[in-house]
Amino acid sequence: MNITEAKQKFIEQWGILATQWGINRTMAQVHALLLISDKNMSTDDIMAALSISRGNANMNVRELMNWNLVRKVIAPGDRKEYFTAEKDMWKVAMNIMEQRKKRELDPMVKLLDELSKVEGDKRNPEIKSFADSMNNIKKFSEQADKIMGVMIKAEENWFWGSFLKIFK
Amino acid sequence: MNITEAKQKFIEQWGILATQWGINRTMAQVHALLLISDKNMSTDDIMAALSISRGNANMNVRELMNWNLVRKVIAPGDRKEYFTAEKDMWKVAMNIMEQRKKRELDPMVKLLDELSKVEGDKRNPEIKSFADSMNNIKKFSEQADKIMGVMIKAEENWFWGSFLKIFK
DNA sequence: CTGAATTTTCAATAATTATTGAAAATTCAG
DNA sequence: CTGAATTTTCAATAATTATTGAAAATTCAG
Repeated sequence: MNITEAKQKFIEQWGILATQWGINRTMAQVHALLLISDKNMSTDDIMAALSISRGNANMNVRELMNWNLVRKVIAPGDRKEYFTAEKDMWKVAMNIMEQRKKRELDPMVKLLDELSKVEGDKRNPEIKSFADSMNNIKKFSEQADKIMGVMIKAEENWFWGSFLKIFK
Repeated sequence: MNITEAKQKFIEQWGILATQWGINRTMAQVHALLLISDKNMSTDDIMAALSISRGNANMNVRELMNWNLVRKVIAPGDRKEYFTAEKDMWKVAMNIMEQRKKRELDPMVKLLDELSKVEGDKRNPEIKSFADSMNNIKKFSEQADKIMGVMIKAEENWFWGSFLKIFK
């Protein structure tokens, strides 16, 4: 397999994997493309590399910037904007976690909070059981939230190292 | 808010959250329904509760069984099959992790393995850079894989407890 | 300022994914 | 075995999501 084939295969597979995680396939492909590219790329470069439209390229690049996975780079003396991806996979994973935590876990904890205050007599088994379920899920969510928070803050490698040491 | 409203709201929101994770909304709703249900439910019960067709109910219940999130229960003297969900959220999370690890992380590590053996002269910067990227991502994936493996095996509460203690 | 280069928006459309429901297959009480 | 009850399949269709590409908006060199 030569380098061009390998790159194509990686981009393709990264896209497929992404769809299983609820991420737009093209967005993942743009990400993959920038991940394995030495050079910063313009919207036109991305359009050409992935055979997608300008609107599509623009939209997905901006979405990747929202996730802090891609940065805009301006080349002096050039009107075009160029893009580059965060290459450190630990940071990539942490950024994704951080965004998902903010967008999904936080609202869920809020909802569970409300729902655990359901009206009605706690001696009614149905109500008791439901309130228990909510508390149960809430506790779990809060723990997950806490752990993600700690991991996100701990960006140093020593953390990753010690984490691995403990759990082999 | 009364108990019926609360249950409906929970099912609805759980479904919305799930779509962001690449999970079929109806599947998540069936899961939520069984999670907060005291009683075991038949396909007909699920159809009625969520206003979905028989085929849809059947398909999603079976998919949830593949994920080890739902079990079939047979009631003596009854032809119908009933279903019940795993209620322990720790186990729920571990089952989901285990399945995703098997279905997604494992194939990814395999792909990266192949791609890091890309042909060509390593003194060519493009090839060198690509091989480095692959190794980088592979190392990260293997670490993630290892950690998930350890977490899945450690089903006891002491683990969860000590995990929290270490990282506050 | 001007206007060409570039980016962004968004309605129309294409592609993908989920759902229905009837037919086929299976199960099991009698 | 039989046949009614139940589960499963799957082609047709509905619903959702992604993409296009041209028009509008923005940017900035001169």
